[in-house]
Amino acid sequence: MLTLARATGQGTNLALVKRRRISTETIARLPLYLRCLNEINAGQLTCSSDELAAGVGVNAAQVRKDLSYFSPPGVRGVGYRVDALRDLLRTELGLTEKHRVAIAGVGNLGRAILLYPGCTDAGFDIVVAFDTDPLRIGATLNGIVVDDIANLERVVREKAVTIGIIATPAGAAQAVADRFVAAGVRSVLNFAPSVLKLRSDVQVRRVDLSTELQILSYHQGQLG
Amino acid sequence: MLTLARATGQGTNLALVKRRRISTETIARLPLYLRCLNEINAGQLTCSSDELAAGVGVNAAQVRKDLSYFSPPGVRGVGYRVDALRDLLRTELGLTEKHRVAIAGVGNLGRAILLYPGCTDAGFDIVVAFDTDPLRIGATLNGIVVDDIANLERVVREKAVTIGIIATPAGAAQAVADRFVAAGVRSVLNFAPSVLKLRSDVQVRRVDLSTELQILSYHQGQLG
DNA sequence: TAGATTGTTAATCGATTAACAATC
DNA sequence: TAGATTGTTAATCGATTAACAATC
Repeated sequence: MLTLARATGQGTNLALVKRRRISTETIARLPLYLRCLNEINAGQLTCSSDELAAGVGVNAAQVRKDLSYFSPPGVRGVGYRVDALRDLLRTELGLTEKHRVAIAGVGNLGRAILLYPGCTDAGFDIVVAFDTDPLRIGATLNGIVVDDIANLERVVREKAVTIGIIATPAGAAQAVADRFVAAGVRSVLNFAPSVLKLRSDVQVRRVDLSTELQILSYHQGQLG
Repeated sequence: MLTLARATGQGTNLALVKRRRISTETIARLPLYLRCLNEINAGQLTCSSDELAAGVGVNAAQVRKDLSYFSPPGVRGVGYRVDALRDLLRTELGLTEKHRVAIAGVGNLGRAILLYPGCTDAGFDIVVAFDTDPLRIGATLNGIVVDDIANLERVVREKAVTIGIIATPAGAAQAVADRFVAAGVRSVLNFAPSVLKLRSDVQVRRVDLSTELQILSYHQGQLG
């Protein structure tokens, strides 16, 4: 699955024809294209790369290039069929599958994530929440009973969790991440202000409020 | 301030010697280097680019290149002086100034941000919160009285807000952003799931939970 | 057919990394 | 001096964009 397969030119090797590594930049734009498509009026059957580009804030050539990796339902002179492209992106993004999500840490941020509609919306099921605080363990949040983090490995395995969200203090983040990975999780979303070191086959995304503020702070200093 | 100045070779034009545009990628790593430095034991006086690279998960050459834009306190054969480099990064990031922050939307996410210690920690003062909901207006959160968003322009001006955080539903985000900008805000942190279109002199950072989950979903599909 | 717009190649641009002289 | 490590140049790599043939 990780190898780069190319057309053999013999025409028989169809299953192998399409396997190239697509950049994270491209992948990160797909949800934005999808969102843009979802905002299009039901009566509009096609949309152009120009329209998608405007909606997402990128170049139209970028849109066509990004979509070209996925044999998109584009018609020259016409545009992309909205429905078909939406379905394609959903499929490619794996949104036709349910994802079972665990969240570690139910402080203010963890609770906000747990209650965030965007999660449950698109096929992401938060199936368990963990904390260390005896005052929080056993509480019910959004239908989830907060479990003792001591049970992490067992529960993550039992519930077949595929995505782990880390909303612990920075000091605990690495250890919790390691435990997620040991329990089989291969996708981690890290809200703690720390850079996680994990195996290269584990996908980590970082969402870091204080870093974002500091970047804005830099640009404040560059104004006028 | 936006022009590219170069050394004249005459030696007199010192004020203009150092002005180049530094990439957002580089700027975005500075807070990580700073955090890494803050975690270093007080007894350790210097640190190498290797050590910073390991802490931040990048190449050591990258670290040296990034820091080289700021005349860092590095000594060949020795490393960077920890204290001096920390001070330098704080200064360059503008963290020696106070930033006055407004937040629009005090739903679950807005409240979590308001209560997030990382904000207040590093010189970011949340000075006002806005909402449309009469049930929320007037409530006190973390010492801030929630104001009616109808007053946004006036209050943002009065309190000299420099950074606006958007934690509204997606449908309101663009309008609120436009109002922030009209009131003089030039840095916006957008937590709503939408791509804002703003003047090019306004710096926008997007933090988008559902997009992040979808990116992880894609990579789940690529696993073995 | 003329006009529109994709798909794709090639050019450009910019970021990362390797390499190494400078120098502590 | 020998060893270490920065600062910086040049090489590499990869992403974005322009251009245009294909084609509806």
